[in-house]
Amino acid sequence: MPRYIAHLDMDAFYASVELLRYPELRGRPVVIGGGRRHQPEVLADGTRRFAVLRDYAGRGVITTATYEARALGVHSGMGLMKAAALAPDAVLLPTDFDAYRHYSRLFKAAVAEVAPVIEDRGIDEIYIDLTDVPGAQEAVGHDPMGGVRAVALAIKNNVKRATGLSCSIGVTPNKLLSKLCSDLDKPDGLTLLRPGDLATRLWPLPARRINGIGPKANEKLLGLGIRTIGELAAADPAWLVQHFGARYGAWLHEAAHGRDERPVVTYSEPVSMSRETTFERDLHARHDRELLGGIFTRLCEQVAADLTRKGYVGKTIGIKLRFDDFKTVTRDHTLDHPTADAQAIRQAAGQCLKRVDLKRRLRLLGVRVGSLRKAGEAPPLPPARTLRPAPLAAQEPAPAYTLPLFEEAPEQETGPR
DNA sequence: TCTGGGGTCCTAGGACCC
DNA sequence: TCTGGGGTCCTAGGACCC
Repeated sequence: MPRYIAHLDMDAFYASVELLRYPELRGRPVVIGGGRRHQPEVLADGTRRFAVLRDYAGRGVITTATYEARALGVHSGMGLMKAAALAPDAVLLPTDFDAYRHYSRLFKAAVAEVAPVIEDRGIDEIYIDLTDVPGAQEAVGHDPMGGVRAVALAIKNNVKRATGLSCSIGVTPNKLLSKLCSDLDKPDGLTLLRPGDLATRLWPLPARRINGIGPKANEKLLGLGIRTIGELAAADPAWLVQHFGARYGAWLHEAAHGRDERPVVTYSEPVSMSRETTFERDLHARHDRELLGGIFTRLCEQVAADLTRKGYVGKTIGIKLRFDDFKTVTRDHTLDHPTADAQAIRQAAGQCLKRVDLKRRLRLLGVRVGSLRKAGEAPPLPPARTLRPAPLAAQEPAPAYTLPLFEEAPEQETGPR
């Protein structure tokens, strides 16, 4: 029995949710992103006044743009200041994750009514295994995929009915191809692909369209004279391995030939939780010590709250810093026992911070807790050996520029003398 | 007008154990 | 004392994705 895997992608999801509540914006270029300060203003006559890109100043990026805005050359990930140069009259709305999460739950529930085997891929997309959905394996007339097409249409209709939103679906034998296909006919698309259609439909596309080939790999491929999926498919696998390493090289070859056996995974445990923030202006460890200390503490409290709310503890505490030159460093430290306690996290993260050279100004600070396990669950069985001392931390030269950082207060010996 | 925030996975070296 | 192979854990960085 052939596998039928669907990839469903909501069309311009955040922007489309916003259009549900601001229908007067339909047809206009709209961009979602940035901070808080551009809420629409309700005027005396009940109409709304929206912020436009030209008035924006700050470090935000676009998270989603309507198709009208995309036509002007803006796209997600683009800095808002740059977008403003291209589309100064586009409407700018702040992100409202609570609203998007609400509609995310609605559309996923609507899909589940038709096909329950769903893999979550974030707020606006999912994979669905249609293989065992009743009717999916039946031909309709001369169309061997008529049954699965009907199932996919039922899913699209159910999503539309439940949310008022459109989505695009690709249906193929695997996740890799379905992800590619859901993008071919956006918005409101439905693309089915049989294995035999690979060469004609997909090989002409840029290799960059494959999920897993990012900017770096693509640049390297271009440098090697490979632009399309077809050209990648024709490349000698041994040659790919030479240039990209055993694992990635072999995967590139498989991907270009449309081969992918990954199952649809309906549940997975989280690996880490983190909070980070980019400052409105770059901050200096010394000059902005108090401000940074406050932000640092707040990030620790937020991660701790996230862990607690979701019922996890973790024992690897890490920090992330991004400097004004955009260089990013991380430090982490593994505790003996997992925790979700803000003070314990703050303490360990503070130790990590002391191992970083803080000459340069910072633009971002983040706190992460990894090696998660469910709170209240027994730790994994310790090896049957005996106690062993904690491994020595790899020795690191102390930073040239050491600190009285942004500790709340330097640890003082407070005891009696 | 430079470049958000939340994730996952991979690689690679060193420590340590058997 | 030397050599060494396999495995796990820890840490840092980076690619990639939504």
